[in-house]
Amino acid sequence: MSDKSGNSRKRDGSLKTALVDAGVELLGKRGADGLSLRECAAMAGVSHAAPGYHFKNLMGLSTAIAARGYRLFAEAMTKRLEAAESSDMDRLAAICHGYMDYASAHPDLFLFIFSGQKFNEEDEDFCQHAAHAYEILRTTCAPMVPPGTDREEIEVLVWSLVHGYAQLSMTRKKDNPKLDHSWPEFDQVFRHLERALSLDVTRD
Amino acid sequence: MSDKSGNSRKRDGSLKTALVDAGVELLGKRGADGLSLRECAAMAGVSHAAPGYHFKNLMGLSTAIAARGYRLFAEAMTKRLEAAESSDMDRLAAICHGYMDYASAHPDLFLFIFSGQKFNEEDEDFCQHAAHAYEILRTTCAPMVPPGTDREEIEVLVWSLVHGYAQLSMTRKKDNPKLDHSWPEFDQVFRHLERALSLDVTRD
DNA sequence: TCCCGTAACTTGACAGTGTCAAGATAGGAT
DNA sequence: ATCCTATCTTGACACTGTCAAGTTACGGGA
Repeated sequence: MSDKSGNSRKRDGSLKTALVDAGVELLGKRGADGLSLRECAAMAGVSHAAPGYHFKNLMGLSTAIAARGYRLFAEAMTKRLEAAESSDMDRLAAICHGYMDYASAHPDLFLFIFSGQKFNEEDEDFCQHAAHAYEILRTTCAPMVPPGTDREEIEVLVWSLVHGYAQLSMTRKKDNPKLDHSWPEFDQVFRHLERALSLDVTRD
Repeated sequence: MSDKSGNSRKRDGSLKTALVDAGVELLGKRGADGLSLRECAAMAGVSHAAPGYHFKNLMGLSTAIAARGYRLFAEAMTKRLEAAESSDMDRLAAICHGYMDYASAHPDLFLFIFSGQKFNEEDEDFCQHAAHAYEILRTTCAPMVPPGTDREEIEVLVWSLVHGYAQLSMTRKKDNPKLDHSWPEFDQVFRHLERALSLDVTRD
């Protein structure tokens, strides 16, 4: 598991991805605050200061991990989007399901990128992947925007609902049993939004 | 600022609250991952291991801070609720505004309690305050639940939307300027939910 | 083929952290 | 006045990120 795979020095930046691999693995094992440059280095079979060369500091590694998180995030939505090529509303539901797919397939990564932790906003990869994820949402929401209202209003409406649901679903498990309660499926919650939006587009 | 206020040993647990004060202050200064038992101890004017006596470990202090976060959270909603004693829908809007009040008045605390960080779920204070906050939401949502549908469905719908909006509003500031865009007010987003819920209660 | 410049690490050090064990002390009860 | 115990202190250890300086191996030019 996560072996060093040879002692040779790589000139192709493969250690960089190996360290991100280790970071993701560590994220799932120790949680979001269990990230450690030294432990990632050990997992990749390099010295303790090797990560400091590729990523300037811990935030650099965190940013690289978050960049991968956003990439997988966008891929999850795209996958569902390609499988559903019918109506606009179905496409909207598709990216929402992609959202949920991602949250349940990579819970640690999901919680990590939305944990409020500071990332390096100058990093190209990070910005590109994050912007791409939002671009998917934006283009899918576009047909649902009724004339006369700002598109941001609908984007934020949809994004808030699905993001809030995903976030709450993830953190709910760790809550006190005393405040536990039955949890509705996303589709049940989504149909309220669906009806509100359907009303919007038909009234013009 | 945060002085030791005397060298005497307290038998009333006042150091405990002083340490939480320091923790909240530190949270606003260094961010959610800048919490430090030793620095809180220094702020309160006690030795580095003093916090370890009152809170077993760092998670103990985090949990105490989160408990205060939930208390202020519930208070913010209650305050708005008391100011608006009219219709059920106005009361629902009131707790949403309380939610937003809290997020903008105590952004660090808000991000902290929903950061996915692990807290001590056995802690009484924490569970009590967290449960109380949710209880406010639950009772305010109750009149909006149409007959024949689970109340959790409406609770989660409302909670997801307002929580998602607040969370995204908070983290938006730190995003890349390239993906920046105009951000709608909460009321604009909320009116879609309002209309969906109004439809629900009137159709029976 | 040799060689050498530089990218890719390693080694070592330092300050800071959480956590535990053991000692000290103050303040209320007797 | 004495003791007892909750409350803190002191000291230690292993761990962390980060920097400076040394080392090594790869690739391209001779």
